[in-house]
Amino acid sequence: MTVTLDDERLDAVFAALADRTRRDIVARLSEGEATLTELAAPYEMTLQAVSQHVGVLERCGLVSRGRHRQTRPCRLEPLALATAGSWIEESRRAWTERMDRLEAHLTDLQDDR
Amino acid sequence: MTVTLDDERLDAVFAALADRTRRDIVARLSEGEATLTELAAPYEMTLQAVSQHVGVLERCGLVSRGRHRQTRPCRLEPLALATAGSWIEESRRAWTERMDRLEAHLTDLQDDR
DNA sequence: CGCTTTATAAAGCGACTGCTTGACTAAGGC
DNA sequence: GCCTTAGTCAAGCAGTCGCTTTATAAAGCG
Repeated sequence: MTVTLDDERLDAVFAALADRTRRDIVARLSEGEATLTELAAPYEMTLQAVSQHVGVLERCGLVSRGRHRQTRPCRLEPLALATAGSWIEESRRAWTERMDRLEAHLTDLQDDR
Repeated sequence: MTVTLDDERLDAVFAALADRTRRDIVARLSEGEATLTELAAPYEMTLQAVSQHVGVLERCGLVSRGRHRQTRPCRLEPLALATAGSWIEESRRAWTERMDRLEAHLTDLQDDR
């Protein structure tokens, strides 16, 4: 279930998530598809700025877009999200396992006394 | 088990992870503590550059440092890692649940025919 | 005490970001 | 054929990032 990506892609995905407007867009897309104009509505910034944010999400694979009449609906791509999550979990797992071994070792030492 | 952080902190954590040198440092710290000089050894860049990377990791809470003789050993703080992971998992969960509901709905429609 | 080791502080530089404005394209509705 | 709707392209600008060089501090060793 672990998905591995090259460094370049991980760079891009984490960089994309390092902006609260883009995280907000991702969160909203996790509730369903939306057009650019719908996505832009809640923000004070221009439509162009939101379009650029969506562009960042698209380029790193977090979002894909279709075509429907004049609109280009955005949808979340959970695979890219999963790869970032997997990377984090892997580091956390290694750290936790090491701590568990350390604790077990200390308990052994205590038992020996 | 879900840890929530404010936007500002999430910005910082994801931005910190958006650099492969820093991800590399995190991965190595997940295998155990290390001093700055130890961390810097594998890279071609200067010690100062690595110190700045560690500073970024420290400021966003991913790393903490102690004191031992002249060294200031770095250790991973898995909580900050967990919060970033939780944010990702939450979005993925929402998307997956929505897809499951959608699929169930489509199956219902098919059964009705 | 000086000398080395370990680390931090500050300034500078090229590259990149987030956002704006202004101009443009493409699809539909009248 | 025009006008609106939905979106893109491109240039510009202030601010930040990654890294360097240079200088400095603080702890241990001879």
